[in-house]
Amino acid sequence: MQRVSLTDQVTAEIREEILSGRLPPGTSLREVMLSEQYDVARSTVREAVKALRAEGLVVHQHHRGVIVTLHTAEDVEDLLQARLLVERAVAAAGPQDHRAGEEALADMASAVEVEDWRAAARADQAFHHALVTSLGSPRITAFHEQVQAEMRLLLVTAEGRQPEEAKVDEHRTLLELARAGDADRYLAAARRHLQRSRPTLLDTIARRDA
Amino acid sequence: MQRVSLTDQVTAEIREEILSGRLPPGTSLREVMLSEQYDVARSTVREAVKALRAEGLVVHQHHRGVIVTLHTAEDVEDLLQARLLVERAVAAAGPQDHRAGEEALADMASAVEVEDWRAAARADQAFHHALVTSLGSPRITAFHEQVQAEMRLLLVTAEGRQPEEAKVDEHRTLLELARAGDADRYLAAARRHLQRSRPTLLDTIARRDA
DNA sequence: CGGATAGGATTGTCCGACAATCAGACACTC
DNA sequence: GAGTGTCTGATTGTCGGACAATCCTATCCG
Repeated sequence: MQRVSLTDQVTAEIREEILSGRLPPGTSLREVMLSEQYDVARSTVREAVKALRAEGLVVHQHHRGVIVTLHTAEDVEDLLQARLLVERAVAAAGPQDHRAGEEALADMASAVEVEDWRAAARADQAFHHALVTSLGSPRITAFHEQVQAEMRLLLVTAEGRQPEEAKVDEHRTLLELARAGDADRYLAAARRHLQRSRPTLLDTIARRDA
Repeated sequence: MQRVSLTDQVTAEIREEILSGRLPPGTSLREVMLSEQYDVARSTVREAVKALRAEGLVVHQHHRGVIVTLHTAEDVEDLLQARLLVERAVAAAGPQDHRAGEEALADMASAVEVEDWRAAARADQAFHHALVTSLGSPRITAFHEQVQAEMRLLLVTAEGRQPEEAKVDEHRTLLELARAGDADRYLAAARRHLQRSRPTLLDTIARRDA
């Protein structure tokens, strides 16, 4: 009862490898290597990798293969702008039912409690994902997921030190403003939220280049 | 000095076939047929088609192949919402240099003059593309392009009758408001602009389903 | 030391093969 | 006649191998 194609499975596995940090940015993905590792044909790997290319997780150069994307400072600015774009829509959406957001927030709080930063980061993304999903637009959701994935890839190198505690409060504020449908203040808070994450993102790049 | 891969060329050709209407929505793209038509191997076609899947121009079903996407009324709503999302960003961007937008507007006017509706539609898209590009965000631009492509696919079936004349004025208004950096009024005008295109989009779907 | 060059590694594309799966035709039952 | 099961042909999914094009690296030569 295998409902998904092998290619899609391999795509998911490689994506997971990348986003978990086992294949850090800059790693070159050689086709034969992957095909042996997952025990599939090279053509299957090629198709799988092509999907990741569309997601921005790997970059491709003719006759040189693909490497896990090495994001630049410009990419960070672009990603932040894209995130802001989506937040603007969330702000404009008016009051909504944000139960999923609440749950994510609770998860985040308890993860911080036990200092599980990885789980906290996951809850962080789940939180924003929930707010965006409540817009009910598949395409916007997909776009946001893609941006989130790229950011996750960026942060995966800088594991460990995370002042995630402060973020819990920020998120609670966001949630309350969203629930109240206070567009202006929500947007302002979201903007601050993004601004605050910028140094961390830029820092990981600087650190990596050294 | 062939700088682009065969696969990418084929991708572009098929995309063009779809967006020009020669492969209308619902057409099933069989791999052998395409590989003979373009005189390439089946594997090359597969990779090419996979890229179009990521763009939303074709949908894929396991063991049933791909067909040119048949958009639904929900898709229309989603696309409009996505467009609005981008327009919000354009509105918030403040005054910009919109030379490319002006050119597109001029092209559009002269196309309407000689009643070349196809060229007018192209200029229409070029106009919006110019405004979005001025944001300087590659990811937002790419997102917008994708949405535009899907809309173009939607409209390609309903060729001919186009009250594009009225749109020239609308676009001129948009351009002036954008140049002035009048966020609120720009957004309102853009919203009206999108609302006005909705019936046409929905109509093509209704007409096609009959 | 710098530049040409040769070798090996990797990708891009092609081909042919076969199992898995699907759509439609057909026969069968009630 | 409606519904159901089965068969068959067509198409996709995956495989493995093949070869040219291209890139990278290290060696050699001036």
